[in-house]
Amino acid sequence: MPRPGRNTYSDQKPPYSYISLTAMAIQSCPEKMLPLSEIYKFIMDRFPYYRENTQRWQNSLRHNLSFNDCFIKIPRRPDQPGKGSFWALHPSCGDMFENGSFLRRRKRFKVGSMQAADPLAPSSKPHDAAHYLQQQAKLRLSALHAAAHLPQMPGGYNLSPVTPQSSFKHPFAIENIIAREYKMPGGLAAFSATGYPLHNQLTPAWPHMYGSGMMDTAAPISMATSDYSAYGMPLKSICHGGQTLPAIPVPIKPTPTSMPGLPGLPTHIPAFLANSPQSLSPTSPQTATGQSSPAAPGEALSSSASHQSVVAVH
DNA sequence: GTTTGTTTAGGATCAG
DNA sequence: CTGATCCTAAACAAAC
Repeated sequence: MPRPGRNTYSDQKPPYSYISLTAMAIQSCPEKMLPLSEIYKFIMDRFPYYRENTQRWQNSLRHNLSFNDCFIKIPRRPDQPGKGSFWALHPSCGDMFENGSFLRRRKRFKVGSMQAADPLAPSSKPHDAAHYLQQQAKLRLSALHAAAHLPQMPGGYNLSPVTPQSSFKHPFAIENIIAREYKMPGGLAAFSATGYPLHNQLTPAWPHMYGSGMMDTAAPISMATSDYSAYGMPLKSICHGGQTLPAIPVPIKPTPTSMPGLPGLPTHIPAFLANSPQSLSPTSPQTATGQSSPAAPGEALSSSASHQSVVAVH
């Protein structure tokens, strides 16, 4: 089994599970939702290993998408023709990350289980979650536009009191993982809006990107390209060459109290958005988490909702 | 016909 | 050892 610790995964299987990879892809996208094909692209772009045997892993990945509750399907809008739906992470699966690390799953995610105390409705209803995400996406879009026009809000036009509180930036955290590849040459890709949602949680959540000042790797928003997919997303920037992606993954962790009524503006997001580009490939011989399991690397998303096992609750 | 999505099934590995 | 988690394969149905 491939273990982290090599220079790259060019020829080895990445230590991430499909769930992790999928989560990375989804979170790398500002809209926080991607169609299947984009998820494939993301993975193939980043991990050469997956440029082969596509039939095999893609089948597994699809299986994971539909089998795990942490992934929710968001229907395409009528005006957004295309195949398949968008896939997003369940709003409640965020806290299943272990410090945001994609190398290790903290706990499985099952709708309806855990977070019993979480008012978060979606947890009990996939539809709600999907709806919520759509709303969020829309808001993101709006926020993005606003940000685009208001490049630098002094104090931060933050809609939410988000602060880079994330003291801990796990090297395997999605932010890092993705950030590493997406060092935008010239800026944050902006994304259009062709219809689909954009930042909402993000904008406010990424003060360092949109206005708080610390955008080192990320530059000001700029319409990167004109390659928008049919979904209204900049394919190029998002899933290609990974050169123009803004991609700052944000653990979709709506905090237990932020969604009840689809407030649209999650209050805080564990902004452990690191800028440190580094870890797509775990370089240390040891799995960052100190884990040694040769093949247990990747799971960070706690999602894999249980397998066939009858998961508790439900 | 191809892609997407759902299900079922079996094997392997890891943690408790 | 057992249960949880992951991976892979495969059959099917539905949508494009």
